Amino acid sequence: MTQKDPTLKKRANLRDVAKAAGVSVATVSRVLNEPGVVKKETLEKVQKAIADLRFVPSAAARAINSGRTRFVGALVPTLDNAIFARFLAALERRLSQDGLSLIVATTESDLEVEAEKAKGLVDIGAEGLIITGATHAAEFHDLIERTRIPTIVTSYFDVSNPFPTIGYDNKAAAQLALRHLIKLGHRRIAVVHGPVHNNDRTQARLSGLHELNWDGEITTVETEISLRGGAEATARIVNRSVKPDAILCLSDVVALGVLFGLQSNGISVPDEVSLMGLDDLPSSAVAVPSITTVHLPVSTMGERAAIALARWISTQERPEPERLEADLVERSSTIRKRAFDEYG
Amino acid sequence: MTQKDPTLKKRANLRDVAKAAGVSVATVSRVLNEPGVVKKETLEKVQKAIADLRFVPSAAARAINSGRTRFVGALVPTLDNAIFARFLAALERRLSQDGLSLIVATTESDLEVEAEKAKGLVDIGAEGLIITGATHAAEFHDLIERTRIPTIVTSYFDVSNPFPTIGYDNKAAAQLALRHLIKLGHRRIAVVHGPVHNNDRTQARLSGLHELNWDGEITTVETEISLRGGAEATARIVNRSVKPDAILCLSDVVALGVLFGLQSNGISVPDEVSLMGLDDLPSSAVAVPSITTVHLPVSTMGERAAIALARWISTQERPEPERLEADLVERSSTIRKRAFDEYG
DNA sequence: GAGGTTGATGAAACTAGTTACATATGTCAA
DNA sequence: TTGACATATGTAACTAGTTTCATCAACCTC
Repeated sequence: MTQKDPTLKKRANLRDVAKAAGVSVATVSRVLNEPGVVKKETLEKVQKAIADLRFVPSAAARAINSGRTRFVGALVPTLDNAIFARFLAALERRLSQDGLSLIVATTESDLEVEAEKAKGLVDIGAEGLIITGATHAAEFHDLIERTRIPTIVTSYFDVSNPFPTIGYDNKAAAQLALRHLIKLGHRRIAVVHGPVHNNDRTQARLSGLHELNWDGEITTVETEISLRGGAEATARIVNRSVKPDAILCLSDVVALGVLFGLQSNGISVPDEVSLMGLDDLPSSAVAVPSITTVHLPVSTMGERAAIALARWISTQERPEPERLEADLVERSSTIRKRAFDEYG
Repeated sequence: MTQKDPTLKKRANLRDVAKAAGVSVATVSRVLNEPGVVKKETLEKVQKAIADLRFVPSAAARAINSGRTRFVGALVPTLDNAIFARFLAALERRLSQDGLSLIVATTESDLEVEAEKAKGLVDIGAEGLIITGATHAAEFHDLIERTRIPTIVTSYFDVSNPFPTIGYDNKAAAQLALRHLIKLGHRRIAVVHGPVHNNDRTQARLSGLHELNWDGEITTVETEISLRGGAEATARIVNRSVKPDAILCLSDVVALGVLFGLQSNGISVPDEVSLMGLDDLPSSAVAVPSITTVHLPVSTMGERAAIALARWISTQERPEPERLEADLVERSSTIRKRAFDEYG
């Protein structure tokens, strides 16, 4: 006898409620989904049974019928950089307007990890994916190809990408920054950037700089994308025999780290060296001096990606890529390089 | 060219695969779950059918049988404060070790929003919840009571809470900070804190300060928890006729904002005023001067919360509360207040 | 009073998997 | 040669909902 232990009351289901209320399962289902069509007395009877049995409909059983799980996944390199946190915040905010929840998974910029986590998300029923950048593992492409799950690339704009991309042109953004420094008369520029390996955004930004074919001197320093990384990179730059006129950081976190690094070396920004970032984090506006940067519209990107993905899921129509403009934000960390005869 | 995918023939299911491979559904299920017991030829036949039909098992159908959806939800006030981003990163990392995904939802510190989003998470099948702080809406408590979903409170330690709490003692953390400033001889302290409304962590920190019954002078300034909020609070403090010896910020982001605010007012830290934070974000270690703070073990908290929740879900045994210690990190933004006769 | 319409409800089929149990075949020992 | 057992597979019941279709009573119309 599989006798039911009354203390081990396992979760009540729709049949239990129907029995308790003395109605059919169809009626209980109606009470849940279209209470308007149920007679008042019946409605109350059923609602009482639902309350008594503490009945909570099973999400899985609903999903099996509707074919909808109502959540999507986002794969970002890290949460530690505020740029992704801001993007995700906007993404989540907009998705919830369409009744979609967001599962966040971090990849640590590792393509294997990304493929693995994507598999996990699909396995648990994600209806769509938001990914970062254009480079992905073969297994990842396989997975998407097999499942045909709506997938949108962000932080990258490229019409020829197999996935719809919603993002900015990383090359152009970096060029915008460099052109500004050039316009200010700087000739020797140190570029501080994050790891190039597996990061096509950084790669695109760097190649954008080189494609300008500028005749000034560019030296590059690779470091971790973090405040500490910026501070460390500064040490390397400061120890050189030839000092740069300007330092261009391809991420704002790094720029702030460099600012701190320069300050602890007693080097004044912008008097002794101009400093520029790229991202436009809130910290850049508030820092002293405030940091000139290129604004990347990550909140807009989150919103647009959410809208596009939600629509893709509901209409089955693949969205068009969207290019978002990055623009220059001039602040106090950059000044015109004084010509030789302007000095004392 | 937003046109309908021509391959819209609805997804193949297990029955389709069984038919295509000429076997029963049970055999297909075995191929998926225990391929070892299936004869090699059959296995290959079925795998070919799976590949041909691009069959992907339905997560919902699996969930309905196993009763498991393999994801949990976390409700945090915001992603914009790195303290939560760091916590979530650790939480997600550890959960994925137990095969659990994490849905992140932000509440903007609004209890109604929290209750609503919690409902959404339960509706889509979350197996557990991680929440922030001890104060929640009545509907939220109702929901948890009805569903009996494993729920853990973080960022707060309190043995008498209806939910198991895994966190630090906010009162003690704030007291640790204040005691340090007192020990350094400061007598007039400005305390900058985030919104008190609906934020029991801030409330606890403030009441911790008052409960010390110190005979020095404490003035408080409420502001938004952000860099900008810190900068704004600074303006208010600087405009006072009586200047404080030290400024204690109950969040590190705010402390950095205050540092910037002081710098732009030409006030030197720590020479003219000592500055202290609470959280210990990476920025506090790298800032110039580096900011003295109280370290809150948020990564450990994420890990412990993940472990406890995963265990609760699998064993049905409610975990014990865990108190994590906060400790003082002395850096360069605080110095001993010089006695009157030390001057000049 | 027959026929039509509306409203409320129920029986059973349906979603897409897993799994308990039954069955068929093959191997080996008695 | 037969029973015992393992191996491989199939049948059908099961998970927990939604939905279609049928039923029946009440009311209205002609």
